[in-house]
Amino acid sequence: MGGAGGPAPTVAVDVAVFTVASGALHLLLVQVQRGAFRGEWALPGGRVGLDESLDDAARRELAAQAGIGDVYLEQLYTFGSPRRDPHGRVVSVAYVALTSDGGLPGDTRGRTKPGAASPRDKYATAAWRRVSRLPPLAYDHQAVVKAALARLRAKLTYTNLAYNLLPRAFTLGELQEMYEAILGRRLDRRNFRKKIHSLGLLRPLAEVRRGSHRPARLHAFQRRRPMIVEIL
Amino acid sequence: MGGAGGPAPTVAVDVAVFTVASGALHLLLVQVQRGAFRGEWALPGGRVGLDESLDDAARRELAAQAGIGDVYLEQLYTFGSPRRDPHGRVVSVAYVALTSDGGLPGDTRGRTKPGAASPRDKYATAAWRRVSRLPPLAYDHQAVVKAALARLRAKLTYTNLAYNLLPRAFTLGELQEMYEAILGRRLDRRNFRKKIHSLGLLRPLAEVRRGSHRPARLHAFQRRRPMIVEIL
DNA sequence: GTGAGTATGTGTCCAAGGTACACGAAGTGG
DNA sequence: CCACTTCGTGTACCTTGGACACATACTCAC
Repeated sequence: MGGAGGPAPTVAVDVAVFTVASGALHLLLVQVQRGAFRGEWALPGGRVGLDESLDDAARRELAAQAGIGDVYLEQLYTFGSPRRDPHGRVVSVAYVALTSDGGLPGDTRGRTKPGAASPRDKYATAAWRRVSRLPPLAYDHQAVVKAALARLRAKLTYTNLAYNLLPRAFTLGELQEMYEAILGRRLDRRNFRKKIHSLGLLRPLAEVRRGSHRPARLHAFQRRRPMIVEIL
Repeated sequence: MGGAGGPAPTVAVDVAVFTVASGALHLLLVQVQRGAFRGEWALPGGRVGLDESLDDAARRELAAQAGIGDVYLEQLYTFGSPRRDPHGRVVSVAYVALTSDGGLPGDTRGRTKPGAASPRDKYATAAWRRVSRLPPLAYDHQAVVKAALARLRAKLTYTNLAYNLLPRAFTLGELQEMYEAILGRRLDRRNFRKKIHSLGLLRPLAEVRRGSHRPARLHAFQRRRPMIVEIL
C-alpha cells in the first residue's frame, strides 16, 4: 500500500434498497440527471468523500437522493471493471439496503405506495419499482441488482434479516408472503409456521389483525438485530 | 455516479493468500519496505492502476511481490475507514486467494517449505506463516485476515474450493487433514469419507501413496472448478 | 520371519430435521 | 344462516447427520 500521487480511480458507492409492499419486492431507483445515461434509471449512489467511511457515504447518498434514513445496510461487492463507467474510471462499492416502509420523503408515515414516484421535488426522480418489472438500468447496475438479489435471497434463509422488511407488528401470513415474494417460490404454511415457532424468533402480541375473514394474530420480532439463524 | 475531478480516495487491493502445508494452514505475508509501518508484516497488495480491473490488480501484485501466479482468487470485502492508512485515504479491496503449493519464486517445483523465507532477492521479504502463529500486522490487516479466515472456513463447507489447496493427487486422509486444519476441529473419518464419496466429487486413481503403514489410495477431484456443494 | 503397531477402509444404528399432507375454527358477506 | 375464505394446528415418512467397531495392509523392530 502507499501514499498519494499519480492517476487513480474514483471511488463511489451504489445502493440497492429493497422493500416489500403489496406482497411484492420493490427496488429503489433514481433517474440519472446528466451525462451519457441521462434520463435512464440507476441505483442511488455517488462519490465517496475523503473523510467519510464507505458506509457513511452510502447512507449520505440515500438520504440525499431519496430522503431515506434508517435502513439496514450491508456491503455487497465492489465493481471495478475499467470501462464500467464511460465518464471515467470509477470503482464502485455496492451495498444492499433493506427498509420496512417505502420510506420516501414527506410521507415517511403515510406508507408511500411503492410504484409511484416521490411527491417531493428534490426526490422527484426517485421511485420504487417492482423487482419483477425493472426498467433497463444504466452502467453495470443490472449486474449489481442481480448480485444484490442473490445476496438477499441467501441471507433471508439463514438470518433473521426479515425484520428489516416488515413493520413492527405483522401476521404470520404476511411474514410468509414476504418470504415467498423474495424467494420466488411458495412455502407450505404449516411447515413454515412450525419452523418459525420452533426458532422462537417471534413474540405473539395481544392484538389481532381483522380482515375479511378469521382474524390473524399479530407478532413482532423478539430482537431486531442481525442474527444467524437457519430459517429455510 | 459521475466523472472525475475533486479529491478522491486511493484504491488499492490486499490479498490474503492461503495454502496448506505440513497439515497446517499458512498465510503469505510481506515485509513493508517504507513508510510508518516499515519492517512490519502485511498482506501483499498495492495500488490499482487506471486501466486494470480489481482482479487484475490483485494478480499483478501477487506476481510482483511474491512471484505467485495461478491462484484461485475471490473478492472478500472492501475496507474504507478514513484513517485505516496513516499515509492518506486508501480504500482497499481485499481478496482471498488459495494455492496448492507454497509457490514461492524459483522453486515453484520444489514445494517450498512454508515457514521459510523465499530464496529470491526480489521476494526476500515474502514468507509463509502459520495462521496459528501470525505476527502483528500493519494497517488493519488483522481485521482483513480475520474476515478472510471466516470466508475460507464458510466456503469450504459448502463448496468444493478445497481443490485449490491440494495437489492433483492426494489421499482421503490428506483431504481430511486439510479440512481439520482449516476448520479447527476434528472430523469423524468414517462419516467424512462417506460424505465425500456420496457427493461424487472425487475420482480414485490407480496409484497409492506408500508410507509407514497401509498404503492409501490416491484421489483427484473430478472437476477443478468452483461448485456449490454442501460438504459439511 | 514374525509379531506389534498404526493408518487405511468400510457399514449399521439411532436421532433429528425436513417434507408431504387434512381438518377444524373464526370470522365476513350475501 | 349458509357459503366462503383465511387462520391455526399435528402426524407419518423419509432423508440426513452423527456416533460408533472391526477387519485389512503395510512397516519396523526384534
